[in-house]
Amino acid sequence: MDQKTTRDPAMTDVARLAGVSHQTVSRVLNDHPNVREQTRLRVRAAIKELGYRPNRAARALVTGKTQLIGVVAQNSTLYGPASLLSAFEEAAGEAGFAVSVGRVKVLDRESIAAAVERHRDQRVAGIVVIAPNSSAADALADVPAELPLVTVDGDPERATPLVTVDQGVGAYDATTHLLDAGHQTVWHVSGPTDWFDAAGRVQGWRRALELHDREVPPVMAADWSASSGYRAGQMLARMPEVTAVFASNDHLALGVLRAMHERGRRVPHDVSVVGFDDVPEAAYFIPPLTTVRPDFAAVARETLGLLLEQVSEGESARPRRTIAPVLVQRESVAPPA
Amino acid sequence: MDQKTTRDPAMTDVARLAGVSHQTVSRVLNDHPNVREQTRLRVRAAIKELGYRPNRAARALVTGKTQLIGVVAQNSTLYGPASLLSAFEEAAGEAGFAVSVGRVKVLDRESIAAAVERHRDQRVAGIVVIAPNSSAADALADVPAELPLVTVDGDPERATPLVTVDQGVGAYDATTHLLDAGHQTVWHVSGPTDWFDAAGRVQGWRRALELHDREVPPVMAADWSASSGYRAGQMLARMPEVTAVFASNDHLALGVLRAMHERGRRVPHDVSVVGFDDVPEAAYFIPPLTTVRPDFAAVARETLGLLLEQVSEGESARPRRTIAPVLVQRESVAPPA
DNA sequence: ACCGATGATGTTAGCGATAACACCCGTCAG
DNA sequence: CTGACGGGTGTTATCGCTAACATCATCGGT
Repeated sequence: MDQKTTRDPAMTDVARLAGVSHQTVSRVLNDHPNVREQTRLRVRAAIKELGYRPNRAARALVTGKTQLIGVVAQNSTLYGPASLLSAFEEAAGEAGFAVSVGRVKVLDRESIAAAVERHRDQRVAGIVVIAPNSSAADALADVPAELPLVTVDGDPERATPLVTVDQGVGAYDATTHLLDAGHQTVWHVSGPTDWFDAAGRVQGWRRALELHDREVPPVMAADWSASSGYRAGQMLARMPEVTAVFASNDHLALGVLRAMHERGRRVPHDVSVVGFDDVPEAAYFIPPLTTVRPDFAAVARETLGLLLEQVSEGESARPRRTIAPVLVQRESVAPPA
Repeated sequence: MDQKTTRDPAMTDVARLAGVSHQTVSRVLNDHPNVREQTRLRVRAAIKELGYRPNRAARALVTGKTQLIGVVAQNSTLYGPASLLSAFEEAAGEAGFAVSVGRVKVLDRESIAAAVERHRDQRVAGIVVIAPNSSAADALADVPAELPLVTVDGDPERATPLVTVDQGVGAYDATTHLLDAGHQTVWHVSGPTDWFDAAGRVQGWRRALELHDREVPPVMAADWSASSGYRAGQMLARMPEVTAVFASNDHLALGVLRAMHERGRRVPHDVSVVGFDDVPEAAYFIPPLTTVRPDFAAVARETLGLLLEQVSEGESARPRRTIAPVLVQRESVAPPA
């Protein structure tokens, strides 16, 4: 009578319709071998007819496991983290896992610990933490060892399973590309120094210069914003000896481009610039930006793989994966004047 | 003995330690009134001592409700949707809800229906669909009426509860701002025509021109990319009568800026440009971009509010909320030469 | 001093699945 | 012919919680 009150069909309803016990329905659902083919078909038909959908809460209650993965990420729209998250959600979805995202305003120990706790409340099967700076990495010490955990963009020195873009290689390639174009040396506008990504890029840049026996100019420290890139660019633009700049991300590069433009220094004629990230609009900067493209989808896949290994096997043998980025050449690099 | 096997404490463990029944523990947890203060404190102490955390699966099983909200969003890093999502996750987290994100590669009916089904499998309390174009909006017809649903950036003509930025007002303000600067008329580079956001902005732009009795130039249709903005810009740059352009988002505007630059048309001296979104780097375009800033956090809050109203009260009285954006003036607008 | 109302607590019965075990029935080796 | 074996199925217990009802003391009103 009352349509609203009729509850969703449960396993016993399917069993009754198919003329079997609910346990047999459960067996069909979980692909147990010992079910006669004919029975299996009958149960499948009943499931379909009733529009039955298994109750995950009930399953989770008895098995003690969920199909949920928790992700802790900063509440920012920085291109890198956002791309990573999006790619991870897609990968996890395809593998049949739901992803619960816990956003954190600042990457301090307390906030991250709280987000991790919320995920544990939900009894997630595992956790992914996008922990790009040291305070975030420190917070991971609080995570209990029995909870499967993978860190992305985290501390390379730490023992936790980690997936990350190979910042060093990307920065090395970018710098070498500028040297190959004929520049004496390359200046660097760095991201925040407590970010591992930024630190890795600084190292790759320095290694490239040292390997080619070039002078290593002082690092221009900035945050990730176009605004700070602009400020760094204003200083660089005033120094005539600066002919090549490697910026730690594309938005910093954008700020540098604007500073150069305002100062009348043409890019790439007077100064060459390389960025990092390959944001979609980088090809439409003035001029189109040569940059380094990380493969976020690959990072996401590896992250999921590493996590699922831990979920099923306990411990993983190779707890570290690095994804090499690719240099994308556009029009912001030229030989020095 | 075996530490690994010791299971998490359950309600009965807390009850035993506190010397009460498990039901009393449940009452304390759910803030039922009829519990003596002293008992309450004793239970709280026991909870803390054991590190007890309620099992959500068990609760969901008996109540038939979860504290999970499903979000369906496209797998893109477009600034608007990404900001919205991030803001929503934060708002929901603060309200004690977990957010499960289902990413969809393309916004067609089938993909969205599948994503909604996955969320229903999880027995989410409600669903938010970021449905910015008509195919996405069509897919919502498949969502069963009893499932609380809020659409964001969806079809204004449809009856589903909807929260959206007031595109019309934003576009109207942008256009009027250009007219007020002295321009005869304003050209428009539009986003994809099947997106409601884009359509709303076209309408606002047209309304402003008509209200001021100006000629309405043909719409330059594009997608959201800097690349397509560049192509549209190349055409506009060739027409000397074009002195003011309103682009449907900041990346389109970026493409327009580059096209103008290449053609030797100075912004804002020869041509004024206004964008939409206020992406963080817009202040560092060449020149800094005047644009329209939507309040994504407000959209997120309203969305959550509308959804929770439906969850608790069944139906909502005011199923439509619109958030007015704000014009941000920078340096890309000037009187015509 | 008795009664019903009220507050504080305990007891019992599920929610919907899986796990463990029991059972029935053929088949096949001895 | 019999008993061990194993495939196919059913029965029962259980996960951790909340809902509903039961119980018992306390208390104010007549």
